[in-house]
Amino acid sequence: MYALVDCNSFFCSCEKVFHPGLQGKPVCVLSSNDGIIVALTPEAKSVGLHRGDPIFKVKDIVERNDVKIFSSNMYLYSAMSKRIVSILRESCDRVDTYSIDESFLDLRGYEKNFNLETYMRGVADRIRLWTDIPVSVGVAPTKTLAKIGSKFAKNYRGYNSVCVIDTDEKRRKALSIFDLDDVWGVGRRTWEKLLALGVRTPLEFADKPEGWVRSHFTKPGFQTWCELNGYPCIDTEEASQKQTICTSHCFKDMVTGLDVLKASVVTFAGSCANKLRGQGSVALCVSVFIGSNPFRDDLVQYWNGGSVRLPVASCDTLEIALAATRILESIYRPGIFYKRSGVILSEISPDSLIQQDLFDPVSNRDERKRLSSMMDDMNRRFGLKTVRLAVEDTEADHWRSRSEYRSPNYLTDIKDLLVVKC
DNA sequence: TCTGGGGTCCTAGGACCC
DNA sequence: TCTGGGGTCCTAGGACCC
Repeated sequence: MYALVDCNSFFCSCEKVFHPGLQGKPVCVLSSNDGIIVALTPEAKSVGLHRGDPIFKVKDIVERNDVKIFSSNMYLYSAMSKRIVSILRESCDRVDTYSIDESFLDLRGYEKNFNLETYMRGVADRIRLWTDIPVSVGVAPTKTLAKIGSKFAKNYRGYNSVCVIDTDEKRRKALSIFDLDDVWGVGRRTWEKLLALGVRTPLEFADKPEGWVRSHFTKPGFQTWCELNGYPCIDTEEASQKQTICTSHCFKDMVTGLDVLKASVVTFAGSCANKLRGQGSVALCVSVFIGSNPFRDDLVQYWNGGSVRLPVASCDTLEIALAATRILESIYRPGIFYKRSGVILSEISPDSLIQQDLFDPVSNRDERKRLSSMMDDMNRRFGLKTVRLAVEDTEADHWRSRSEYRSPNYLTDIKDLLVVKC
């Protein structure tokens, strides 16, 4: 059996931990640049807000219902996520963190000594007590069914946070009333296709014969069908390192000058290099893209990108930033109102497996590597961007993201520790 | 005025090899 | 009349996830 532990409205719940007056109130967390709603509480849903709504379009709903708005603060959320995962690791030997707010627990063997429902309710209670984050748990023979269970646990109070699907009767009942397009692995396209084929519920899909499934779907669809029938086949083993690393943002205001774009691209390159070092990797390929605002059809549209291969795979901020700058210079077109830029690193491999180049133009790689890791240390100790590249500092800051409602970094910055007055 | 930011896996088709 | 039979690698695009 697998358990899926899913944090309820995770980003909103994190904010509510530090703003206790918000219990039972509508709360939304916005995307970067304060663009759209990316997380919202059930109370916010009930006043007519949806995930994906541009916030400027729903301003009147927000004001009328006194909805509390937050800019997203990923440092806060990932710090909270780590605390929850560490509690899970104390409860189970095999924990697979699937996303910032979801983990799978492999419970094989636990049924011998524990009642799984009671056991997982204990885990959920502990997370609530120690972090104040509410979670929903689904327990089932496959991960897809466990996900379905967790949705039931979230939506029906009677489950008391834990829904177990451990008999065929419960499985068929769950599949008969669950929304087809909420099934893990069924996106909009597959949903439309299933409807066109006359399939309306997950149960109808699960009951189709294998030959029918194979003739209409390829591997992903077939796997979902197996999982719905109780045969586990989806592997979510965490990759030890990412295959691509990307940092990109919309700008607060439109940007035209090359020097301002350069500041953004160098900053993003530095962020990518930092993520790269964080997972002990090096990258061979650097890509940069820039684009105008696609929603402004009154302006000239332009989107372009380019890539280069480094002579030797690297995680050096200076080298990656320089490569990114060169690419930017080659794709930049004057007279365009730019709205976003981004840097992507790919062809990533472990730091220990660098293929040397006899004609490497950089002669002091070891020193450069020490320089980068020293920058990381200083920034970790004294705060983000204590040490940075001079190109990142422009007088104009309109390339930065808007973030007007951001909470302090309560969990990661000593200056932002919560003060309680009694 | 204002519309996110990351990722993964799979497949088909092309180009190439013998 | 009949025009082989295996492979590999790469890429773009699609679909999905959070």
